[in-house]
Amino acid sequence: MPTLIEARSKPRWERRKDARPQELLAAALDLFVERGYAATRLDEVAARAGVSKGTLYLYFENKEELFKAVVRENMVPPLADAEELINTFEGRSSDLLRLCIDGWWQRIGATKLSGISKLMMAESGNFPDVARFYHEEVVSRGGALLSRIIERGVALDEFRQVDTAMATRVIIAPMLMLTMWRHSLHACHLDPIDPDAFLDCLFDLLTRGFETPSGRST
Amino acid sequence: MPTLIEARSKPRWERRKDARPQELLAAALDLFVERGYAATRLDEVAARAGVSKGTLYLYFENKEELFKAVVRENMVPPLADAEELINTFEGRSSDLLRLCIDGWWQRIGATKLSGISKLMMAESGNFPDVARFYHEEVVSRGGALLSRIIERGVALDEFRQVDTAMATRVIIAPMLMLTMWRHSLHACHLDPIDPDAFLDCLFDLLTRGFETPSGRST
DNA sequence: TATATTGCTGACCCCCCGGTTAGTAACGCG
DNA sequence: CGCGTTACTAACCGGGGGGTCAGCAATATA
Repeated sequence: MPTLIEARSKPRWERRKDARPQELLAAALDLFVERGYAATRLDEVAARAGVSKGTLYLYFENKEELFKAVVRENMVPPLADAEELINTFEGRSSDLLRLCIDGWWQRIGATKLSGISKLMMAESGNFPDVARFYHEEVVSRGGALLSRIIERGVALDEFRQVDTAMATRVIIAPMLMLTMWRHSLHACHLDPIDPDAFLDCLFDLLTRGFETPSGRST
Repeated sequence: MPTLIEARSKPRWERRKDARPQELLAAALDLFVERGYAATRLDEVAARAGVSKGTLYLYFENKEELFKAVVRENMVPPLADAEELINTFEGRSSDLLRLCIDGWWQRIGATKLSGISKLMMAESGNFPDVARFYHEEVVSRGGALLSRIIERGVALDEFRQVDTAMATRVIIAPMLMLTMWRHSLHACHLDPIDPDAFLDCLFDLLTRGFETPSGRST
C-alpha cells in the first residue's frame, strides 16, 4: 500500500509521448523474434514497453502496421547504408562483396534482427500481405544490391560472366541457412555452428568461384 | 431435402473404424504442411477427413499426439529404410551417400513431407515438447545415419579423415536450405530454384571434398 | 423385426487474443 | 491553485479454436 508521499513522488504512470514509439518498437522486435509473428501477443508487447495495450493502439494502427514499423526501423537502414556504400565505393568488387557480407553479419546476422528473416521464412505463407511488404521492402532491395555488386565485378572484368540472378541466390542462400540454423536447431540444444568460420568458408568459395584469373591479385 | 429412398440408400454417416486413422493422418499432414503447426485447426483436419472434430479425438489424444503420429507415419519409415540400406549395402561409400541423398529427395524433399521439416524449423521454439520428440525421432536418427556413412567411408579409406559431426552438418544444411527455399521464398512467387541441379552441385562438392585420392575411381 | 453395441455427431465450455472505448489522471498553462 | 487538454488505463467485446460429452444412429446379432 503506497504512502501519500510515495503516491505523490511516483505517479501511477507518466506522459511520455515521444519515447513511447521507440520503446514499443523495441519491445515488439524482441517478442516477434522470440515467438514469431502470429504467436506474439500485443498485450505482452505493451507490457514489456511499460504501457497498456490501449496505448499501443494510440501509436500503431494494428499488429500488421506495428510489424511493418519494426521492419522499417531495423531492417531498412542497413540496406540503405549498403546502397550508399555501393554508390561511393572505389576498389575491388570482391572487397566490396566482403564488406557487404560482413556488414550484414554484424548488423543483422549476428543480432536479434536475424530473427526477423527467420520469422518471414517461417510465416510468410500465412500472412501474404506482410510477406508482400517484406519482399518489396527487404528481399528485392537486398537482391538488387547483390546483383549490382556482381554486375560491377563483371563490368570491371574482376568477375567471370555469371548468371547474375543465380549468383545472387548462391550468395543469399547460405546466409539464410546460417540464420535458420542459429534460430531453430541451434536454439534447440543442437551442436552449434561457428558463424565466422562458416562465413570465411563461404566467402572463400565465392571469390574462387567468381573471380577471373586477371582479377586475382595478392 | 432428401427423399425417403435417398435417406435409406445414403446414411448420414458410416462406421469405418479402421479407415479413420489413416484418413485423419492424411488430412492432418496436408494441413500441417499448408498452415504450420499452430495455425492448423483440428476442426478443419476433421472436416477434410470427412468426420467431425469429436471423431478425431476418438482416435488421437490431442493435437500434439496427432502431429507425432503424422511424423511417425511419414518421416520415420524412410529413415528406417535408409538404416536398413546402410546395414546391407556393399559398394563405394560415395555411391551409398548418393543413394541416401537421392532417396531423401524423392521420398521427402520433393514431396509435401518436406513441409514437416520446414514446420519444425519454423515453430520448434514455440513447442519445446514437439521439438524434443522430433529431434529424438528424426533429427538425431538422420544425423546418426549420415555419420555412419561418413565413418564407413573413412574406415574403408574412401574418404579423407574428416570431422564427422562437421561433415554431417555440411551435408544436412544445404538440404534443409533447399527445403526452406522451396517452402517460403519459392512459395511466395520468388524466382524458383532447380532442385536437381542444386543437388547435383551439392553432391559434386561433397565427393570432391571428401574423397581421398585413392578413393577416386573412374 | 427387436435389441444391444458402439462409431459418430454437434452443441457446448472456456480461455485467449486482436481490437475498441469510456473514463481517469498527469501535466501545461493562466 | 484551478482548469482544460490529452496521454493513458482498464474493462470490455466478439470471434476463434482446443478439448469434452450426452445422445443418436448405423450396424451386428438373433
